Amino acid sequence: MNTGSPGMATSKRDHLVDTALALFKEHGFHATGVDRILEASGVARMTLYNNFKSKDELILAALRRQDELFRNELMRQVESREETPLHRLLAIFDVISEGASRPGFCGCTFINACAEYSDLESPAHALAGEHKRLLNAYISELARDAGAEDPERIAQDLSILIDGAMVGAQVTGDAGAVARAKSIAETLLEASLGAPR
Amino acid sequence: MNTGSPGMATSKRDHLVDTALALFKEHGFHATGVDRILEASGVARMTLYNNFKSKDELILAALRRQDELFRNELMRQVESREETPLHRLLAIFDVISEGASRPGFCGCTFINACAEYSDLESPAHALAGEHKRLLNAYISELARDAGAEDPERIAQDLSILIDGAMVGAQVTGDAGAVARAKSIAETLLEASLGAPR
DNA sequence: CCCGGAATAGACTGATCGGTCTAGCGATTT
DNA sequence: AAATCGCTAGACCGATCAGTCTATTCCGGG
Repeated sequence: MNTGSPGMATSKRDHLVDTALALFKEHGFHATGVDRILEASGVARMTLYNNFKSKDELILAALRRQDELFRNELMRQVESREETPLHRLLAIFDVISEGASRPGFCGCTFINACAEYSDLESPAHALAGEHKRLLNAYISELARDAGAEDPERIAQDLSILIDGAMVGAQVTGDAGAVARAKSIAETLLEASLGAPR
Repeated sequence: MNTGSPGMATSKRDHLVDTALALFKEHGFHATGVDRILEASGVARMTLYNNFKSKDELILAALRRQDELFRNELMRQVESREETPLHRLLAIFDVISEGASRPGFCGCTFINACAEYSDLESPAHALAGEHKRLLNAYISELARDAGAEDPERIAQDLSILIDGAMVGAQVTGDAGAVARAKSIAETLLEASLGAPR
């Protein structure tokens, strides 16, 4: 029986999602076979198919987990580091830079998902769009709190910088692009809000 | 016998690369089977394996073709549209915007390749790095001709914007991000070189 | 203590994967 | 006319794919 707290999924299910997410990140979605996930998780085949209708459903669950993990951790870090909305906008790049510097960084999981599922209607691609939209909303909120005239425009601009930074770090294996992106963001915010401090 | 002009590869080989490239762009590398390429190209199985040692080699050939096509077309368009280096830097975004607006646009093929081949040592990933490096060199050259103090920094900044723009267009299916990226580029170039025109 | 649900190992399916091999066709060259 | 070449169709290989089924074991609650 499920002994977890109310609303908490079975431990086996969580473990499956975590393992699958790690493998999907490193090797991609098509290249990661069900057998590999089972071997890495040490879970029986039927346990997977009792918890998920198909591999595709497991992929979606893994993407939802990644969205939750990434956004939660980003907001937590950003808010613990800086107090003012303006500095928090810039702190986003510091958090991402540290993530991109960690060994095993494989770029943005959602960008990678769109690479493998190009169809805009594909559930995986749609989920990636939703993730970017939610991240954009967070940035927009910070920009609004910072007194920006057009927080939506700021959010879109910073989103472009973030995506470009993650791709730059992924392709070169060096997080230097994230630092450059932050510098550009400083220029943009300065132009919109006046010099920070 | 090969009746083409000197240095020209067999027509069948070219056709194979073109077909494979189109399929890789749309469906990805792992998801595109050899059978699909053969069916789409109407070429016999052994013709593929007489021209390429393996599917991996065909993938590399397709990526090399894409690098050649993309950079050649970009430079051709940019140079036919604008005369001054500064305006040419900005024209890059117009050309990319048009590409991203075309139906069937699936993002940057090299970013997508890095998504499927995360290992930095992987030939496909390395080729993507080389492509970005060559594009960066072109931008740097334009920036130098435009009289930039630090053309390398400009090139890296514009590269981040380009990558971010392509990802934005890919995820949302809307080329609006490319226009925003151009606007950011204008701001950056203005700050480095003074107002254009 | 015993029952029921969850998890297990592992055989099994049909399809597809990348890649090899063979036999023959058609045109070109000598 | 014979030999050579690129190309063809299609059988075939072992491996792997996602997914199903069965039979067994484990464990917590009544």
